[in-house]
Amino acid sequence: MNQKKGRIIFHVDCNSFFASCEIARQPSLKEKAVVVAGDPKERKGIVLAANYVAKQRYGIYTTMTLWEARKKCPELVVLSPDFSFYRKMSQEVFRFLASFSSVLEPASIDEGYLDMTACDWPRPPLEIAERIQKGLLQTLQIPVSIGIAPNKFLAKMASEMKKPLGITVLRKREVPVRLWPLPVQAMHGIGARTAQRLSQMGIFTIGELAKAEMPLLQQSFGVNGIRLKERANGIDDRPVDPEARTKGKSVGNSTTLSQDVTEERVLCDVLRRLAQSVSQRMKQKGVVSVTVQIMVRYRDFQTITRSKTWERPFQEADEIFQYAAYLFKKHWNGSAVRLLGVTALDVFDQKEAVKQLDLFHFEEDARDEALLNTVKHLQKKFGQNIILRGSELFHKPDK
DNA sequence: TCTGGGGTCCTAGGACCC
DNA sequence: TCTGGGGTCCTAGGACCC
Repeated sequence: MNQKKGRIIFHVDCNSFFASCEIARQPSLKEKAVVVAGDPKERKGIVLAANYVAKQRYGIYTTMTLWEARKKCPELVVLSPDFSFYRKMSQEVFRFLASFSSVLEPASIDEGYLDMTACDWPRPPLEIAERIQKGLLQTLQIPVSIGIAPNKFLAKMASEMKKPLGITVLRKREVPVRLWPLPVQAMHGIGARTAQRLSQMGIFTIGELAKAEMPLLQQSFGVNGIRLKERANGIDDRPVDPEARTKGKSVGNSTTLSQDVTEERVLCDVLRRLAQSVSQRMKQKGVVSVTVQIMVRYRDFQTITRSKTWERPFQEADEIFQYAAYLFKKHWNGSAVRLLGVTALDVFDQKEAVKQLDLFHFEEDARDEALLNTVKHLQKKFGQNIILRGSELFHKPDK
């Protein structure tokens, strides 16, 4: 019997990551209630991350308005977000994880998957997980929860089960007991919208989803329906792909303005700033792109995105700004703007771009050559009245 | 005192080509 | 003189996640 060997997948999830980063560089905050939040004067006053003192003692949670959070805890420590610092800390976390398995897939700034199947560590997985957890806490002061399971989905569900500083093993045979009683919203991949649509179909728990009729699910949710049912049954064949993130798909920045703005000049200045920041991050990553996308959110929260693909790869702030401003002027309806965003979509490696650029030039040359041949051919046929001006053909009539 | 900022993935329609 | 079918690229938007 040639049975496929089960995999051992870890999902490592940093607890309250932004808040933990701040406490790592300012340990005196550890026992206090701490949140990272935007400036309410600039209409960004919502909680981005709360440490466990804030969460457990005061019932503060992510996305709560700062105003509400302060009502629950007047002595709350409020810090402004420092995204570049969090990105640096994230790199440190992944560098540490990489020493345990080369099959490592960062899934976001603060979580990642490790495939431990091929690792010949002399210790059982649970002990390795403990070493990872202790190591990250000691060297970086970052608390993590770890899920251990035979696939990514179950590992993710497992890491959610005990926070902070939890380690949870979830075996496939435990799915009926440990997952099926949970409401569908608890499932990774099901949000408010899908949960509502499922409830209209009479499906409220993961167990009900696991046993739901396939044609019904497929009809309502397409391929996603099939996937959801598989996941509910603990099935997930996705590999841990170390490349998945390095070929990062887009680089963008957006900002909510302090107040709604109608002046084109001011909005263009914002676009310029965003373009600069996107360009800087693209250079850090060593990537280029051919597609710019802008996002405009109006006062009433209606949000549009507009994008355009250009011929040549770009990376410079000036080019990005030009493209963004072009899109903005073309599509802005003139009413008050709340948020602006600029994103380089489908980024790819700079080295690839050189190749593409060569190809571009080659094609341009080839085009010219073909054109010249055509001209010669036509001249042979119609005489010298056929002329080439720029890249266009003209027929000069006889006088 | 409404609703941040960073993303990914999927769908669907239209253009365009063969 | 009435129009198929498949493939790919581009664009816009929705759902979801942290």
